[in-house]
Amino acid sequence: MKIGLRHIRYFLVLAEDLNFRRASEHLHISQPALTRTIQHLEAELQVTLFDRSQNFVRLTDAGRAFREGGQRVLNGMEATIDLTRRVSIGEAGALRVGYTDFAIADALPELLKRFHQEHPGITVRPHHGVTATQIQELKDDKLDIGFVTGPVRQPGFHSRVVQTDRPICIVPEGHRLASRKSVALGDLADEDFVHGPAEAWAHFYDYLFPLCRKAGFQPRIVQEAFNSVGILGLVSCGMGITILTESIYDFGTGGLVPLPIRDVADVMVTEAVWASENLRLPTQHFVDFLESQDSG
Amino acid sequence: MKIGLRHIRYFLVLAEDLNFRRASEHLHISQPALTRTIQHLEAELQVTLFDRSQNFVRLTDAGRAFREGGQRVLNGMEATIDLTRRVSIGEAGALRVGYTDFAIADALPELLKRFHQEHPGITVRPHHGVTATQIQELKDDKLDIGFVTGPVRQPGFHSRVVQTDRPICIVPEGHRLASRKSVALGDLADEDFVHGPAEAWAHFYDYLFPLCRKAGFQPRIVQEAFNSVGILGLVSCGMGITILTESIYDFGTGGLVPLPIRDVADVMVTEAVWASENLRLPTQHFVDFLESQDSG
DNA sequence: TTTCATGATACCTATTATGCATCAGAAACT
DNA sequence: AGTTTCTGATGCATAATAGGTATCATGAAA
Repeated sequence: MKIGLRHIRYFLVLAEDLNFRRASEHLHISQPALTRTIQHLEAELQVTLFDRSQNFVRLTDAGRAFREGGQRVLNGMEATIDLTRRVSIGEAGALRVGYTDFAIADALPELLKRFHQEHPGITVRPHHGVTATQIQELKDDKLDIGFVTGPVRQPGFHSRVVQTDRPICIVPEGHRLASRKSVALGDLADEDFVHGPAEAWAHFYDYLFPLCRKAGFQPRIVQEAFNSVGILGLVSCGMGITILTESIYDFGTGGLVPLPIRDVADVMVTEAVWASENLRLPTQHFVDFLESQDSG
Repeated sequence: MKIGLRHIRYFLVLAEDLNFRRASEHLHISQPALTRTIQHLEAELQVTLFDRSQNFVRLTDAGRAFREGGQRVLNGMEATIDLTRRVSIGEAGALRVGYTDFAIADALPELLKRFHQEHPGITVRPHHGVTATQIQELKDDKLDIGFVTGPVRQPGFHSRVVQTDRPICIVPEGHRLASRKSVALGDLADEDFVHGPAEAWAHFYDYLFPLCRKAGFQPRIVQEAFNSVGILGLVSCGMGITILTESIYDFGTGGLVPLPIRDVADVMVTEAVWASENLRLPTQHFVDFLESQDSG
């Protein structure tokens, strides 16, 4: 015979009542059934859990230890059943979200915050990754939703624009262009450029460099930084100028001058991407949530 | 039907093998029995735990949640059974130990340390209390072992001397007696005395004052401190002198002069006390341990 | 003493779990 | 194409387990 949850349930009620008859009534079984269940439990444990006499029933030290542990086991069982049910209807679970430097700088934080308010049981697990990596991870089912630099046209995937970024030119205070209201791309032909992190920002430069070429020049890169803070730092100490997006510039401040680029109409879009079939429930909820963000 | 540990065990093996036939072999049951147990489990949960097809079996998200929780429940059950068995044979459990200021100052710490080495599964729960309180708590089964100021001759209790203390006179540096090698009790008749915490040290003064009376004087108390550190502090700033035990004096140092009292033969004993019947197993182990400390 | 309450036991029934034989569908091999 | 060989599911009979009723033994209270 094996110990089951039934034994624990009966034991705990008896440990509470310390009276076989009353406990058996609370359990809606007969008193002999309870007596035997406890006997079987004690036999299986090879431990006496109750001191019995005709006058009183009381827990032994071992019985007290079993009561604590048994209560924990029962609570754990209940919690597990509840969680499992909630996961099965999508009220709980994990959502694996990929993001780029650009997504995390603007749309994503607010989006995830609102999603969490609507679905507090769903844990968001963020994974940093460039666009190409995220697309691959979506295909490998390592990711549920990607936030990537678009536009994305992958067969088997849906996408939705969540953020548009305009390029902006950043120069240090005192720079020859610092007093301008705006610049044209061609004005920057002879400048030294500080470059963003090469791999992570590949998509951004895929967007930017063709624009420069159209304006008749190839940016002269003199420094490469590891992240956006690094770029702005290098610019502010006069190593050069840079072009990045408004949302990323919002993070930095001191000693820098932002200049709109008036002759660039193209925007860089960040899109949410997800598989078009067999969505996990948390993913479906996130997609529904994204769709609902139009009206809201 | 109710979910039992059997369902969890079967589920976990299947979740490992992801193959009904192999899992059923590992469980030493037939494949149909496993199939139906999982069906019952899913029916009871109202949750699909496995995606089945003829080609593959794999966990759903809910199944993964149930696997984690179920594993925890099973581990908890195993740990509980083990702990209960260990408690029942006295390998684990709690020992409620009472102690006085005098016991904690000398014999007790080393004793408990050695006991813990021999019985690492037994948690010692210390309770501070004066002798009278401890005796009452022993009678009320609120304490397993008391360390009290003796001698104790309580019917229904056994005791054993664990520590003997000689009284010692403490005077501040520069005191008229400070240059002596030792004093007689009678030399202190005209001194001002700093008194220990009245209630906690009642037994000590029950031992000390009769000795003074025999020496022909009644100590003149000018200050009462809350604990031994307070006593020594008051003495060192010249409020008076005091008499306490060597072990307690060992705690303090600066600015004080200890003087043996040469004409006092009586010692103050600290004893371990325990009920003589119906000992809990941890208590029995401690008593056996105490007895073994002779030879060691 | 009698009465009442306790927990334990005997015996039978109901429920549940299991094994065996078999089915149905898909893949792999001939 | 046909056959074999996996897969998991199902029907039915059996075994194991849990439960109910009646009753006993013992100690406390009336």
